[in-house]
Amino acid sequence: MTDNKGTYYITTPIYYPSAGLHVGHTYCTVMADAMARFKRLVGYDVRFLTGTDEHGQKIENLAKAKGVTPQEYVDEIVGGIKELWKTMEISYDDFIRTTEKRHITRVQEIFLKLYEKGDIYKGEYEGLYCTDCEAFWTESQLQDGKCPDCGRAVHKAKEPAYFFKLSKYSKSLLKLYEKNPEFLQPETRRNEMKAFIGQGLEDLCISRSTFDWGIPVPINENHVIYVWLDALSNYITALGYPDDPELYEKYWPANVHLVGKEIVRFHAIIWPAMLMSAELPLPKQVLGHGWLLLGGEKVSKSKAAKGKDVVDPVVLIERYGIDALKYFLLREYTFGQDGAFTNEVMLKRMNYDLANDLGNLVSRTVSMIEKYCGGVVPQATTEDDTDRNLIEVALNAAGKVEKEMDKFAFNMALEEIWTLVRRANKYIDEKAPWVLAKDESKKAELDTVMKNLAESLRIVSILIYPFMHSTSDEIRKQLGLWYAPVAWEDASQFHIMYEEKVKKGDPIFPRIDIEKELEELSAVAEEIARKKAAADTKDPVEKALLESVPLELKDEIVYEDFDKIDLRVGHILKAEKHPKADKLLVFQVKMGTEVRQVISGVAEDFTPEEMLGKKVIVVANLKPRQLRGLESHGMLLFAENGDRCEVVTTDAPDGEPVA
RNA sequence: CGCGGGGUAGAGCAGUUGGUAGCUCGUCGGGCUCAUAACCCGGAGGCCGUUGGUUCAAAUCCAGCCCCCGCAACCA
Repeated sequence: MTDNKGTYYITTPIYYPSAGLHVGHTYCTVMADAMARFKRLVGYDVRFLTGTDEHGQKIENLAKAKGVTPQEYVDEIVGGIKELWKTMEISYDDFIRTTEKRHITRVQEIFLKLYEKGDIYKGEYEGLYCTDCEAFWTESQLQDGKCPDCGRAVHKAKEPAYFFKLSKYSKSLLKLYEKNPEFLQPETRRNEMKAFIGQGLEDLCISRSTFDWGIPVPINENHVIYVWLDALSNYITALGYPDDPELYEKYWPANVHLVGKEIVRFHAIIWPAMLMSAELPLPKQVLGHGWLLLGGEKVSKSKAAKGKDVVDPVVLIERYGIDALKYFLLREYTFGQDGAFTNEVMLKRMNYDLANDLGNLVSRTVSMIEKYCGGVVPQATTEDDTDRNLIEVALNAAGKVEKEMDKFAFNMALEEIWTLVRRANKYIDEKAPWVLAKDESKKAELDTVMKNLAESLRIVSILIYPFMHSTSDEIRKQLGLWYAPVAWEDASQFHIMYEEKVKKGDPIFPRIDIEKELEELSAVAEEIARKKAAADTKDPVEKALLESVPLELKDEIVYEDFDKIDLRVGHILKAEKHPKADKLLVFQVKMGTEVRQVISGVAEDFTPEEMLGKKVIVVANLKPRQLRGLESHGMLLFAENGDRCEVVTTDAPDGEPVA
């Protein structure tokens, strides 16, 4: 770790655990994680907070539908979310749940603080109410004017509620944006907020009495605190405010609240207003990122033909690894803007940048050092313009990455790193080491080339560390640098390696067969969609159909094949054990006019007595066959039932054909 | 006239203190053989949505128009 540059407090939104998370959710957390890791690496004392927002009517209803308590319901989903963050190697320092005691008591204190300030008053909330769901909806939430949950009609209703005097802070907020344009980025969001405030802020309803799943209002047990006062407070309750202020005093105000563009409003208007009311410092910055557009959006026919996209991060991680997914999310999209997510665009990124450029560079470099230098990083004793150019690009990279990271331009930061990767690939071509290797007198130059490549990759391994630490470790392992901790300032030094033993490993990013992979992903997506539909439907037949998995069968036959088999109804006149076999029973079967001998291997499942008189179905035109000395003229049909057999039987008259 | 964003090469995007239009992929041609059929070089392909204005000079500034998208008080 480098010298301490101060504290850095970064947060993600707290997620609402009403369902599993998809790639879009992970996008935000991956960005926060990369920034947290970057800041740690360059020497900040970082605190990275994420969590879950677990109260509200919706959770209460979902839990009821599932027949569990709200707490049980959220416990399960939050468990899954934490598991996901573990899989994604999210390096959060704290995970706050709004149902935790530490949060609940502190939110109540904050409520009281605003109340004492005179910013909370009792009024009446009027909204569109669905009696069956016991829920208020906003105009925009309705579907065809009906309740989005049950589809029934809604009506205007009123209930007593507490309000926060948001309107009081309109001017202070506008002044905040004016004086500190960096408070809210990107600019387009700021303009949106200014305009929004310009339309006139209404006071914010902060309590409800129509449901119970929430934090009780401390001055009135009939009400629970409603959404934002509860949720937004997490950023300081997690730091112990107000009763255990050690962390709070160290890390507050937050450097960055990273949020999706749809909740910028709450973070840039309600949250600062709350803090102003409580007379607490404001966060330094709210950043609104864009969305990944999943499916739906204007899918062109060519894309549709390629099949559906998989958006379950766990599936993607299983197939490509967490580093590839993180790289893709951070490299492909411009912060603040929406971007289309498709499997094709993802796989291309992974192949072109990771497999072809970086992976191949590592591979060819390590191979050549093994081949030309006995696997030991040599010293550089020569230097020409080409060498100097490579070194310059390598040494400038760290500064450029820092500059882009300051702007949260993850895509540009990675682009800067790849400028070095591409430069190194080009360097190999320019230097053509395989030519140098053929000329004994060029040995010094060859060594220089290998050394410069090793150093360049060493620098790359440092630069990518915040984004892909496992890949960084693997590269360093192959370069023989396993012993050296990753230190950011080493990215600004060129000649520091000395006689490391390199070791070629498996490709760090295997090349993907995109066509084939798209087809497989498409199949996976359909499978997921079917399972989801099956879980959602209540019709048992439809559920069965959706869950139906094709049987593994023998080769298909045509009707004519089947028609060759003559099945007949018969009944057993006589049954006895085969004298020379333990497993065989010998039957005399009457089929209409004919009686014949049929032998079956069911002595372990039936006694002769059990079989006597049974109606059976006989494969009547089967070629006769000797079984332990006795001739069998046909076969009886049995069905397997686990280890046992069941007789296939019928009530139809003897001798009749079966088809 | 609710607010906001956007229209740049076949696709996806970058590009505002105005000055020869750039990147990735695709495409065409060439090079190399160390490497994961990867890597490197070159070519073709754009009246920068449209109309008008400011200017010596406009993708960039201003105005009008057309088209797409987001938001509108619990979707990251």
